[in-house]
Amino acid sequence: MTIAPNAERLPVADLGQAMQVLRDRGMRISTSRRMVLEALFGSDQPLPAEQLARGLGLELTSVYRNLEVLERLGLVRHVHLGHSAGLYALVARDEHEYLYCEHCGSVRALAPEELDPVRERIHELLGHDVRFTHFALAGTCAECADRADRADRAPARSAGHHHP
Amino acid sequence: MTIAPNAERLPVADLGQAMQVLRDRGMRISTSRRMVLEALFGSDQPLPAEQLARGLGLELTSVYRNLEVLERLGLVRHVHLGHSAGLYALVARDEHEYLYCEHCGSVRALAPEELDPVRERIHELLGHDVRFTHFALAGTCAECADRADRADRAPARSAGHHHP
DNA sequence: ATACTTGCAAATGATTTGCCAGTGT
DNA sequence: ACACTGGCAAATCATTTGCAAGTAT
Repeated sequence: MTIAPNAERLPVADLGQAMQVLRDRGMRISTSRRMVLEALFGSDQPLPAEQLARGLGLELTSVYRNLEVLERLGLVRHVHLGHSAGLYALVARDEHEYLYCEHCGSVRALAPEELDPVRERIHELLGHDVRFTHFALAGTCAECADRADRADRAPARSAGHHHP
Repeated sequence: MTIAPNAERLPVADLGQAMQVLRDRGMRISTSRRMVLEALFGSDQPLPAEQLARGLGLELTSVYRNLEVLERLGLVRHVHLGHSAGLYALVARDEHEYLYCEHCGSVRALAPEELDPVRERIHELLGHDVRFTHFALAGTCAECADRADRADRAPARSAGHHHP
């Protein structure tokens, strides 16, 4: 229940440092665990557990268990785009927040500062500290909004649906 | 794949109007469907399907199927607070967006306008139209932020974790 | 030697699907 | 009558758990 004791903002820039964190916390460095870590250090985007398991030839269960440990130590995190499976990444490699378009499925990664003004606005309006790191911001991207707009003002083809 | 054809912003203030929408769309008004609708009109907060089923003595499957129909017609919507089950409500009765505290689980309902400035900010910064209606905004409420703050500056009890 | 880890099977929770009998319109 | 619905069992998807056997330290 205690919230991630330490390791929160340590750099952990490479595999060696990650393994050191593991040792310090008394966790072992098994082959599968190292493989998961290497795969994450080798990817520039968050990956689903299933893809890690398939790609590394590991049992899915084991991947989940390792990700859980790494997440508990603050080395790994995961995001959800809509309802789909969690996507896992190294905290050190992916501090992005995501914009997800519910219409076309497009995903846009944002540097954390990009949403700072938004977070501040919410904090001053409501007193809450929000995080967009666990669930992506969902909505409609500019392109889809345009498309909908165009379709809307086009001559109604089927049963009419007009703005009043 | 087409997005909710019409009924999007009709009032639908009572059971009668909801039933009319169903008729207009060629859907039947079975006993279970009416019961689900009545239960939703009778509640001032979003409910999980399971609670509807239990409360009405209906098969869970049937409740889900009815909610799906009602949602497709734009009469009902659902929200998720974190990972938990969807909470269903009449669009006409609940246009709130939610703030969810991941630490204490508290939920705060917001009138849609309360987040309008936030939505505008995001739109001008990033061009996206975001909705906070499907996934609640997650983060830390003012109380929990305070508590964490206090604990943080209190004399470290166990293994020390200090700000650098 | 002693935990921590794995593999594999089985359980979980939320939601969906198949299928056939039942019923609104 | 006919298409839409309900009941019930079984499937799905992502993730977790139990337990015996394996292995890092």
